Amino acid sequence: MLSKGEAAYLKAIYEAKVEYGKEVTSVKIAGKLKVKPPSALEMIKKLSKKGLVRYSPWKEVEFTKKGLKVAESAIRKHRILESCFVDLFKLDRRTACLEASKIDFLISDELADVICSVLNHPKKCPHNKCIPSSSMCCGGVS
Amino acid sequence: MLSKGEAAYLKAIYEAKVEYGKEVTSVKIAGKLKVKPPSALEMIKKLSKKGLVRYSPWKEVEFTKKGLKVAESAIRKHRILESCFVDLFKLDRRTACLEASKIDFLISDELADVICSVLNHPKKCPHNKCIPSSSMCCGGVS
DNA sequence: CTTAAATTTAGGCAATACCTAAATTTTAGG
DNA sequence: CCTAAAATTTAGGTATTGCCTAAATTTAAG
Repeated sequence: MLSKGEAAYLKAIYEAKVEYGKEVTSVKIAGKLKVKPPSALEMIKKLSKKGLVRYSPWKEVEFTKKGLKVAESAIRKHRILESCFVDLFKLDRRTACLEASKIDFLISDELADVICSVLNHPKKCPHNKCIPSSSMCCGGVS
Repeated sequence: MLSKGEAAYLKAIYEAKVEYGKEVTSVKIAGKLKVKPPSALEMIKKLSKKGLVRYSPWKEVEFTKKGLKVAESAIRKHRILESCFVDLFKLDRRTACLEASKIDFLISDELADVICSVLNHPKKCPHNKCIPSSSMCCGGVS
């Protein structure tokens, strides 16, 4: 299970790196998450020790295969929740994002999948970003 | 904002005391939450310092007016989420309870209220326990 | 090649929440 | 009533999470 911080960092790395293709360094992540560089570095080391990212001093941060999967799952949960809050509960996007951020790291993959099904397997979140798919929640076109 | 622990203790005290009318002592709460008595006592002191319960050694724990409201809100969030998970997402009651417990202390009163509205202001949770009402979410019969 | 900027290391702090062992208070038996 | 056992509280510790400042190190620019 990821802690709140671990999930936040994985999501930030994913967005910066995978979505925007930027070179990710501990300092950039620090900026994105509004913490000081040593705080970000500490977490990146922790993620590295857990086998989720590769890191060595003065180099870029990279996901491991496992880390990418975990990050995708974290992003997926966040965006599924956002979609749920906007589509089902009629929250505005900003509130939906805030509420989702508070809980996305705690819900199970299974819950994310059932919400996804109820929402008819949306491809995009309310911010029009892609929702990573789940192997357990195909939602393929029939 | 309540921590996970604070919310858990308030809910446990509420269920024991308000619902079942039992005398609540730190040791009984410890049993209910499966922690050792000193752990429960420490939290009860913390809640007392926050003005949510009244407590003195060898006496019963009692809610303050404010504490009762906060406990009701905590219970309400848990049961609304359970109802949501069962009614909307078709989880079984046990899973719904587990998932709800992971996040109920984090969601806002406002989110609980909008979910409550979507569910048509249920009076009971899936375990048939009463869902405390919210002053902001009347749901009165029209 | 030297100095300024960026990054990392070292060491600390605060909050959360649990525990064991020892002291204290209550309660029950004689 | 008084002692011994049981219940409860106090004292002091541990682990985790996640942030920070200040100092050292490495890189990069003039």
